Amino acid sequence: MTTKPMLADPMPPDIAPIENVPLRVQVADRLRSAILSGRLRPGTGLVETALAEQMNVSRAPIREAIQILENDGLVETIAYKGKRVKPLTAREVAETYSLREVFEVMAVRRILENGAPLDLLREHCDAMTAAAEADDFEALVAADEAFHHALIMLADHDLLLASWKNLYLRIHQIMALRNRDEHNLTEVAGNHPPIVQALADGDADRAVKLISDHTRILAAFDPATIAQDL
Amino acid sequence: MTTKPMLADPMPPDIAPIENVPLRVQVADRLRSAILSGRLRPGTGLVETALAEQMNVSRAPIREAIQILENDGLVETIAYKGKRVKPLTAREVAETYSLREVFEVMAVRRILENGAPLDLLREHCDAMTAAAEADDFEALVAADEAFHHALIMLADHDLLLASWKNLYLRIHQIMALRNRDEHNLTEVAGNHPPIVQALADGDADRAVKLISDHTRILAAFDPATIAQDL
DNA sequence: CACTTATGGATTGTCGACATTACACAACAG
DNA sequence: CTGTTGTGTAATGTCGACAATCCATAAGTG
Repeated sequence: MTTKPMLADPMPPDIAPIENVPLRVQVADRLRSAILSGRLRPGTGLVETALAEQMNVSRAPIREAIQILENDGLVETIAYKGKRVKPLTAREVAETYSLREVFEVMAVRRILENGAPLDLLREHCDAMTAAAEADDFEALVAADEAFHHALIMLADHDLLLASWKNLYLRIHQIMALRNRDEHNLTEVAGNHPPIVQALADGDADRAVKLISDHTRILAAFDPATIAQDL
Repeated sequence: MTTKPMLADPMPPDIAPIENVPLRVQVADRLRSAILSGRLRPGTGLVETALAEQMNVSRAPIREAIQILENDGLVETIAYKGKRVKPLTAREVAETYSLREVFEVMAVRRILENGAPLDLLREHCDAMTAAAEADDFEALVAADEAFHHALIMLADHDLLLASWKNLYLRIHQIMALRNRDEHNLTEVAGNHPPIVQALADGDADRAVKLISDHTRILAAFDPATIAQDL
C-alpha cells in the first residue's frame, strides 16, 4: 500500500460504479461512436498526437484504441503514413449486406433445428408495430435491430453472434451515412411477423426465403449514395 | 539527411526487399506462428515483460502485437490479470466448423451465380491426388487448404475471404493440436473432384450438398481431444 | 480456530521523450 | 524552364520509467 487509504467502502453504494475501464476502451468507444454516427466520415485521417491532446491522454491509449477499431474493420492503417476511417465503397456495402443475409439465414436454420422459443421475437415484432404507429422513427430502427439481434442470439452460436455484431457495426455506419428514407422502413416492419409465423410452423424453406428477401430489401435501401474515395 | 547515405539504388535489385515491417507485426507473426503450430498451447499465459525481454524489444510492440492476435481471436484478455492463449472448447471447435460450412456453401453459390472459371480448382484437385499417391501428408494438407482457399477466392467477395481466413486460423490451430490421423484424410481427397464436377454441371443443389457434407466430415475428424480449461 | 485485515510482489496500464520514416517544398544545376 | 537533389517538418514507431491494480499470503483479532 502506498498512497490511498482505501479502507471502508466495502461496496461503493451505487454511484460511481467503477472507472476501471481502461482508457483505450473509453477512447475506442468514443471514436467508434463518432464513426458510427457519421460524425467522423470515411476517409478522415486520424492523427494520434491531435487526438491525444484533444482527449488529454497519452498517445499509447490512442494507438491501442485505434487498433481496436482496426479490428472492428472501421479503420485502416497505411504504415508510416497514418490511419484513417476506412472508406466505404459501394462494393463493400453490398458485401456487408450479402454476408448479413447468409448469417441470418444460418440463424433461422439453427433456430428451427434447435426448436428455440419464439416469444422474444414476437415481443420485438409488437414493439416495432407500436413504434410504427407512433411514428417514432428512432424506436422503429431500434426495434428492428433488436429483432434481428434476438434472431441471431436464438441461434445459440457464439461465433455467429460475434461475427454478426461486427458486421452490424458497419451497417450502423452505413445507415448513419445515407439519407434516411423513413417511409420505406415502416412498411418493412410488416415483414417480421410472417418470418416468426414461418418459424412457428417449422417451415424451413419459407422462413429462409422470407428472411433472405427481407435482408435483401434492406440492402436495396442503399442507393449507392456512398461514394467515398481518397 | 542524418546518418544513412541512401543514394543510388533506385531499386534494390531483388535482395533485401525491405525490413520496414513494424516490430509489432514481426512479433505478432512469431507469436501467431507459435500458437498455430501448437507450441503455445491454449491457456498459456502471455506475460508482456517476459516476452519483451525474450525478444529484446520494448513492451509497447509486444502489447500491440498481442492485441493483433486478440483481433484474430487467438488471444483473450482478462483485464489487469493478464492475457492468455484463448482456450479451445469443444463447442468453439464445433462452431468454427459449422461457420466454415456456411462460408463455403456461400462461396459455392456465388461461384455458380458468377460463372467463375474452375481451372484453379481442378489444378488443386490434381495436386491433392498426387500428394496422396506420394504419401506426402504435409503436401496433402497444403493442397487441401489451397483448394478451399481457391474456392473462397473464386466467390469474389472480399469480406467473405477475410472472414474465412480469420476462421481458418483457428482451424490451423485445431489441426495442430489434435493427433493427426493420416489415413482418413487421404480418402477425403476424393471428395473434391465431385464438387468441381457439380460446379461444372451448374448443379447448385448437388454442389451445396457435397461441399456441406465434405466440411462436416472434416469437422468430425476432431474427437473432442481438445479439452482445455483454466 | 475462523475470519477479517494489512502487505508484498507481480503484472498490466499510462506517460513523456527519443528515433525513424515519409512526404513536400525549396534550392540548385543543366 | 525542367529535372534533380537536398533539407525540414510532421507523423508514426519504439523505448524506458512510473502509477494503478489485482492476487496470494501473512499478520492480527475475536
